[in-house]
Amino acid sequence: MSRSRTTDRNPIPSVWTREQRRTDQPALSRDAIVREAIAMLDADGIEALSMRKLGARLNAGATSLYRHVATKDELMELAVDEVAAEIHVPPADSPDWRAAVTEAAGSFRTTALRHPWLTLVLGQAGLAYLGPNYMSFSERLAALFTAAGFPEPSRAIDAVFSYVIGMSTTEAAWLTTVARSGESETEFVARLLPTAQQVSAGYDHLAAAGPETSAQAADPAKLRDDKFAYGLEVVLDGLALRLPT
Amino acid sequence: MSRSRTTDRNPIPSVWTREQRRTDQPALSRDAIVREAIAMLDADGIEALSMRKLGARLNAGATSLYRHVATKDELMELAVDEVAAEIHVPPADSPDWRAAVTEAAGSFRTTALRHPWLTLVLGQAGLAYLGPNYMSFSERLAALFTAAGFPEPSRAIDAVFSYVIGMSTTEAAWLTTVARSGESETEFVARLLPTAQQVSAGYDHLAAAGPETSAQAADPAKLRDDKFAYGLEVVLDGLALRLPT
DNA sequence: CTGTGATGCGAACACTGTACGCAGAGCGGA
DNA sequence: TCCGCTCTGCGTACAGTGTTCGCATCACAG
Repeated sequence: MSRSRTTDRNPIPSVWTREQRRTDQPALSRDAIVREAIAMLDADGIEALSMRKLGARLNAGATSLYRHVATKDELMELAVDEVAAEIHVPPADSPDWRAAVTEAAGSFRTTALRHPWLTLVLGQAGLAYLGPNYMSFSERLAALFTAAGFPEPSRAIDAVFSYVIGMSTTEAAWLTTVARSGESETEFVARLLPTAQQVSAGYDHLAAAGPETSAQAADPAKLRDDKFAYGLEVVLDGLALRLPT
Repeated sequence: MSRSRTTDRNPIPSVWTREQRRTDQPALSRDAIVREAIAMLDADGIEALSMRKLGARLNAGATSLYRHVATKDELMELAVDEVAAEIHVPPADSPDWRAAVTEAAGSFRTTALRHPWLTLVLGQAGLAYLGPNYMSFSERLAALFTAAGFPEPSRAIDAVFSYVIGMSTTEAAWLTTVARSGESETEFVARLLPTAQQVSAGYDHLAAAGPETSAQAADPAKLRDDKFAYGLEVVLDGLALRLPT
């Protein structure tokens, strides 16, 4: 307190030495926080996101974030809703409802695979996702299925998207473990193949039914695409039977 | 060290005062640890399980557990496999494949709802669940679908169980938030209803398509049962079309 | 009686989410 | 020019986490 200003220990706190508020990252705002959180989640996975690390990336202290976000759970909720905006749902007056639903389902899947933490968070809270983007996603789905002529659109939506969520969750988990290995998916599959064959050797039907032949393992991404498309066709066929002629 | 034994400070460590190893909980074993972990997970949810609390419930220190289990993740893996034994899959020679698959799907669902943390853990790791019970579950599924005559049983299994997993995940998340409220599901729904109607009022098709009418909200558990059954029928219908006649 | 290997555990480390209270900045009014 | 007043950032602290390490204790083999 009585220390003379000029002999103060370095660094001297002063208006001139104090870092100017960065203009490219003008301030700590809720939007900036959510954006950076999504970037970290995408890059390093869900368990790598901590309030301290997030604060550091924004040139801020950890506790500063709590001025704009009540809690970490709320931050995750905001991140989910932000990402929900990426899901594309065709307009309700699309001529071909099957193509339109296929598009919406595929868009959900690619979004979930682009942000592999999405399904995890969705499975954790379930409710309370009443964010505007998620609501408008649901609304556009309802419009699409209603226009398609389903007498109970919400049941049809639940059927299709339970499938989509289940498949996307499984795929996202798989991609996460692949990413953790540091290898490409093809490399990882190749390294895993002998183990998989060995462990399933003791199970007759698994060995016979398994798709783990080396021929198919060459392009695992395409295999996943086909598998998703196949199941979706199954569900849509079943749904088509319930459409009033 | 040089302290005389009779004047040692209380409590005197002695063979006689030392607690006899409890016979009803004879020792710390891997099985006992997994069993107790499952009990805690079922009772208090996934975030309530910590190694220290688990140790305390077993009259043991937290770090003692690491003699029998390499890591907490491995413990969760063991818990998943233990619980996978509860899933019932009818024998492959069942006369009615639809009834058999419906039984297996329903058994998976009830197991997932009895242990609401199951879907969470499954979505987190995806791979690496090569435990004996989970493998035998998959094997019996493969046997069932093969016997039913599906040319690509693994694709059919993926289609059905992606749906089952997706629906179960959503339901488990819902039940978890209900449980956290301390109310019964019916009470919770009743309290939530005005909010749900208000928020969906701004969305035309959601308001029209939503099942949130007070009449149906009387028995939400039955509503969930019906919804699950409906979607499952849809998937099975679609699958039946692919069965060689 | 003497190792010897398995088992339990207290202390410690590097983290986590978050509550609290202080410091300073910007600003409207006297 | 100064006084409050609100808003924002942050250092400190607390209770809790998973896990490592080294020491003490035990049952049992030689």
